[in-house]
Amino acid sequence: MKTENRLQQAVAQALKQLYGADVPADDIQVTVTRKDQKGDYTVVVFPLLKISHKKPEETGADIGQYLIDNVPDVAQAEPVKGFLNLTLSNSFWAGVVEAADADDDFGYVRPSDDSPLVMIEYSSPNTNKPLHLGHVRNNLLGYSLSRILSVCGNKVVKTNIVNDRGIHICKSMLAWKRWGNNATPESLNQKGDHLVGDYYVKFDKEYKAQLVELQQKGLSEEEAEEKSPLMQEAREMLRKWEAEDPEVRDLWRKMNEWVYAGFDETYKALGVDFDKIYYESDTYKIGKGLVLKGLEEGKFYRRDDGSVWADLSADGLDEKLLLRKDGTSVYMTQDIGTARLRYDEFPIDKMVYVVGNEQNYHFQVLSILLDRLGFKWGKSLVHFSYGMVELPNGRMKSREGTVVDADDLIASMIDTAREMSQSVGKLEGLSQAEAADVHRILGLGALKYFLLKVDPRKNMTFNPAESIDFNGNTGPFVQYSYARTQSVLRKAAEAGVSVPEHLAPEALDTKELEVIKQIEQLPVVIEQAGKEFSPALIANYAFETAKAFNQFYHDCPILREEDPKKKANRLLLCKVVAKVIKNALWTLGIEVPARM
RNA sequence: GGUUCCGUAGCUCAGCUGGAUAGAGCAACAGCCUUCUAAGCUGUGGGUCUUGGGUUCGAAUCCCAACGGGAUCACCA
Repeated sequence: MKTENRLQQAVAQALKQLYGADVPADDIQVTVTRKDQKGDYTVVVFPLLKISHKKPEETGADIGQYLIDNVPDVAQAEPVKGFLNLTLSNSFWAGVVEAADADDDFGYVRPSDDSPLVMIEYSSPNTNKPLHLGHVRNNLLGYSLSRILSVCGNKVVKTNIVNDRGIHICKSMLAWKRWGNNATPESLNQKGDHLVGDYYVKFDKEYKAQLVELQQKGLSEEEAEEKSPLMQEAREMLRKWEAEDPEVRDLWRKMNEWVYAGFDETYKALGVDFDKIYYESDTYKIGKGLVLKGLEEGKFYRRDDGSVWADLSADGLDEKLLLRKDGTSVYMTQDIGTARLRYDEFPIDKMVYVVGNEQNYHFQVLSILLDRLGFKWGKSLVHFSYGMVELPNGRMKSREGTVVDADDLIASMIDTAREMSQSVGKLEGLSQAEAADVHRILGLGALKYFLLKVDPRKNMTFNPAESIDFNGNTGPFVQYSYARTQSVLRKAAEAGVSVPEHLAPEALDTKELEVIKQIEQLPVVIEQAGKEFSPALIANYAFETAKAFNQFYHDCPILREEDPKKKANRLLLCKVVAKVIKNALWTLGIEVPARM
């Protein structure tokens, strides 16, 4: 049990013994003591004055004495104003370290057979353009969340719904047919997603030019959009696609394959993966049946023009279109269909959608609709909503050409890591392949940490210059701390010094205790991160731990320590800190280098 | 206009289930490498927590209002 909870219970007992009051243990406020105060844990006694009918200090002293007498781990208790600062015994702290050392899964709660099943949808790209910075944030958040939930006692299924149909794909296809000259990824030596994306841009450019031309001839903007031959041709292509025209379908399949090959490379580079991929072309028709069934059951209604709507005014929302007057599906209908398909395949207890905050309204509606249609998890679905990624010079927009391409970004992060690493020159002696792997780990660590450390809800500024600064609150700083632990352990092994299994409590002093207190928090932080869906919480914890270790490293010699007990203690601490950093970063999808 | 998210140091952000003197990093300045990785460590300066009310022993945190910013309110996805 967590230390905090144990102390809560002990205080509850104290209140019963001392004042005859029954207070639920959960209501007792116990927190980690502030850094500037003496003590490890603090009981807030202000709320207890009503029970004790005594002054704050006296109440604190009463409870403190009780805890010292009855809880072996409590060594000291010092009331300060309305706070009771508790100091725990060294042997207690030694136990914390030994328990962490003995457990490779320290901090984790692995799922069991009866754990709830969480499905988490993320990435969800369109097949008409390569992944960009916004997708990177999505992918990293989604993947990290899946890992966090999986070590908080959940079975997790990662899923991706690929938007592989619609007018936008037709635009790329049309442009390729017109101006492509049978180019292939091989012939151009280009990633397939970039190739297809280029033709999408090409279409847009030609289309815009056409609009200008038509408007000069006196058409209004809307008329021009309607009359544009290019757009008409694209729409015709979509109609053919829907009618399963073999030629259009063949081209569609071919170009999508190029895109998927490209995406796979990007996903691999980012280190993310999926358990199950759905394609909208497979699911978009399923929702229609569900909506029609709902219509029969009176859950939805049909308008005079034949379109089908849901009335959500009872839930404080508007009316929402579900089927167009020509009977075709809209986005919402497809999401309902996808939900059906998934639910048939997996016994989902909870569904998490990692999608940008521009779709908050959509998911509010989806939740209500799924609930109406009888999905168990509909009401409690989680839209893990995240804000936009901006650039220092303003919002990123693909049509303004300031979009940051995911592949370029990854490559430049790794390049920068290499340059910085080479200028420091610590990797001499490693083979080229080994060094390259370290550069990859560092470059991606920098990127991932930078994007994960901030509250997902907030719009954030991606500052390329700052992200590649390896100082401060960054991934490489945390990784550096890990590399230092490995260096110490390596040197110890070379010198034939073994890491002990037990700590000597009597040889612990404040410096060691600070590090141990940090170690103790890992399970607490991970549990909290699982509850709040917050990778940022773990990132910031990892940074705090790294900082604590660096300070310790600086102040206290480990291998050069003369006192054998202290030396042994510190060596074991070093080993456990390494595990803590590694386990924390793992939940963020960040790797650790043995040296850097 | 309706709904919703955000507003904390010059910059980027923690802290938000109410608790002690509001914290980091960057940037600036001053120190520390014959010693386990200086990609580090130490110190200094920097704040009416957007504003105004309310709730109470206590508010950056909860409630209300205003101001400022983002998103959304499509027979797009």
